[in-house]
Amino acid sequence: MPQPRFQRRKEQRPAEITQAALEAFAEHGYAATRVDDVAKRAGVSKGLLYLYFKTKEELFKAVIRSVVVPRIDALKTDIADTELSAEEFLRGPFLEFIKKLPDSPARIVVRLMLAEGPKHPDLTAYYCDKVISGGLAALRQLISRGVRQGEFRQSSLDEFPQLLVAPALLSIVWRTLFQKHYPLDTDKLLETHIELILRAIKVEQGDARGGAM
Amino acid sequence: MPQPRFQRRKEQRPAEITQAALEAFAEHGYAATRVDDVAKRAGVSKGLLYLYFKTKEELFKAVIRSVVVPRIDALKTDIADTELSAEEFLRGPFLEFIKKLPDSPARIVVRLMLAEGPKHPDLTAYYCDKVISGGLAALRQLISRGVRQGEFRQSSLDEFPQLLVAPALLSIVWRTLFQKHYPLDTDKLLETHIELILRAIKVEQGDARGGAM
DNA sequence: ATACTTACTGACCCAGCAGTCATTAAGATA
DNA sequence: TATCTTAATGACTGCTGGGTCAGTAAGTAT
Repeated sequence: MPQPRFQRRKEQRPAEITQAALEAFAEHGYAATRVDDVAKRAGVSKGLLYLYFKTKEELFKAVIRSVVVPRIDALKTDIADTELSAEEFLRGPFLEFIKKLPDSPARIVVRLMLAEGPKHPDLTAYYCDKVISGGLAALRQLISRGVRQGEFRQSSLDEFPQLLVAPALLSIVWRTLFQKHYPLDTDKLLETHIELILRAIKVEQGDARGGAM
Repeated sequence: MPQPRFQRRKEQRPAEITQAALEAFAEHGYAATRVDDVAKRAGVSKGLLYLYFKTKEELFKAVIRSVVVPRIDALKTDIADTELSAEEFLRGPFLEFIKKLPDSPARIVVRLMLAEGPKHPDLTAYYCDKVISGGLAALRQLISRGVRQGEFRQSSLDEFPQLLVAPALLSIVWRTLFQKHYPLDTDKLLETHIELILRAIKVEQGDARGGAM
């Protein structure tokens, strides 16, 4: 019997299971996903899954956390560490960041959060704390830096940094629902958005308005 | 026995039931709502509900349709009939329209569509047809009119009229998830958005850039 | 009044699925 | 190689909730 029926891999199991769950949730949503199916995808029995996660709900929360934390941390350190001017950062790393969102697990998280969030107040609070306030603070900081250094004029945008990411949210929703029926070049949409925002908030030179980039 | 146990009201029942379903779905989402609960809210037995709607899924579709159609029709005729300039329209009726969205049944529909849409391709197609292409065409028309009449410069916005409504979508999502933890003045956010967009696309006068409005 | 149609009821059925637990075997220890 | 710990299994259970249908009574026609 050289083929063991299973291996014991205490360490890797949780990550494997949340990964499998993410895929399953992506396909069917939370409610319609059977715990059994998640277990199968992870190559594991249902019993084992319940050894690592008390309930389906706990599993759900773990999935959200596993996706959310690394992503937002990346953006935050990016903004803090950059040498670029605010405008360059928006056109460069920030644009790249939001371009990636519609194809990343973020898409799934948005769908899951919107569908299930209201039933899990503690999870929503956690999400608010990790993603929303952290992310917004970082963006606000970026904008104020732009203002301070004379790139941007004073505008209400630093009150509503959400406006910078709204089109990314739209792209995510579009991809989830309409892409097949009604294709949309989300990359170009996001480029256009950054273009418009910059045009709206940049301090005007006395000279030409010409087509910088 | 002057109290009849029920009345026969063939005509009104469907509307009463979809209304009740909308409320129930708003509270618990689709999957977690029991048909029995919808029936109770409508003051009706579960059996009767199944007389008017073949399955829970049919009921769901009927709910979406009942909300979506009137709303989008309103916007379309507004845009077609208006005497206002494009800028005035954006600042006036359009802003009003998107301000109303986050508190309207649209919020519920967005949540439901995102959660359940992928499981109901025909419904998504219907939604695309009624809401998306209709709405976008109307907006595109508004923008081109602005360009044609020399109010707006040529920009990529008429390729991506979605950008006009993205912040409304964000407001809807915010209201659904974060409003309690992290309040947001969505009206002001939307005003700021229109302000920024106009600043970005308006043709510049030779004279001052001053604070029109 | 009487007979008739059908909107409406509510007890029932049963599939599907979250969660359990007695048992098994991987692999560490000595 | 024998012993022990615990990661892992999978058959089982109980319940929730979608969907049914035999029966009831509201309204209508005569």
